[in-house]
Amino acid sequence: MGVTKRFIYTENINEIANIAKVFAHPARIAILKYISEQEGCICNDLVDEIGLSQATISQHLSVIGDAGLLKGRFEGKKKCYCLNLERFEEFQILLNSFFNKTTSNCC
Amino acid sequence: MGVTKRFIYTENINEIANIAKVFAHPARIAILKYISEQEGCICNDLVDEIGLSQATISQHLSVIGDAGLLKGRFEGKKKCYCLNLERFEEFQILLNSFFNKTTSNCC
DNA sequence: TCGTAATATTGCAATATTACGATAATAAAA
DNA sequence: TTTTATTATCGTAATATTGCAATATTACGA
Repeated sequence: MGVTKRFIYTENINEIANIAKVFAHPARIAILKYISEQEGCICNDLVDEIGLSQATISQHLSVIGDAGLLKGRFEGKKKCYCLNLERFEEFQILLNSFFNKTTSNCC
Repeated sequence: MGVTKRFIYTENINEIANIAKVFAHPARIAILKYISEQEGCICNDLVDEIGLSQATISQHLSVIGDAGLLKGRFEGKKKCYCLNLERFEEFQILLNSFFNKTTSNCC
């Protein structure tokens, strides 16, 4: 019990859910927002900016990254991140394709 | 430990996270998709359609409803649901306003 | 090489989510 | 009223998530 039954859904549905999970935590939205405002950033800034421990921020960054929403590269010791806008748009298009069909209401 | 520190984020950020949480489970996306295709539906249909127990479907419906994404009313014994498109668009606009600023990339 | 700065990983405690059987509540039909 | 159909709620087991301290890893500079 208690396990999400992914196998009963289509691939598209599972993918939307996976990306949405990234946005389902305020820390990750705050991180994305900050990065989007900087065009490039440094992870340690995020610790100061957001107010969670370095371990927690790093963990959130990897969740965001695993979903494909970040591009990042090392510049020496530091890691520079930016949004993967293509992936972000993909998500928006997927969402739209699901729910922008209905225009009329029943209630 | 283990509790999301909502108080360190802005209201907007917490709201996006709350709505995104609805989409963060494939069952809820499947439910929304099905409802959007029917323009109105009946909860028991969802049990057959999706393949989860009635209790679980009902629980998911209340999560979606609490986030304001559903309109529903009783028609006799049955409950008729439809999407609250206004709320859905609100979510999309919120998302866009956060991330559609950055056009250039750093990586 | 050694020390330091930056990031990642591990392990764990606290909490949240998911799923379902059992049961309650409600409204129509018999 | 009793039965039946439909939805909601409760209790609980299994699993997932969140957050952090401690530790590991990586890359640079002295």
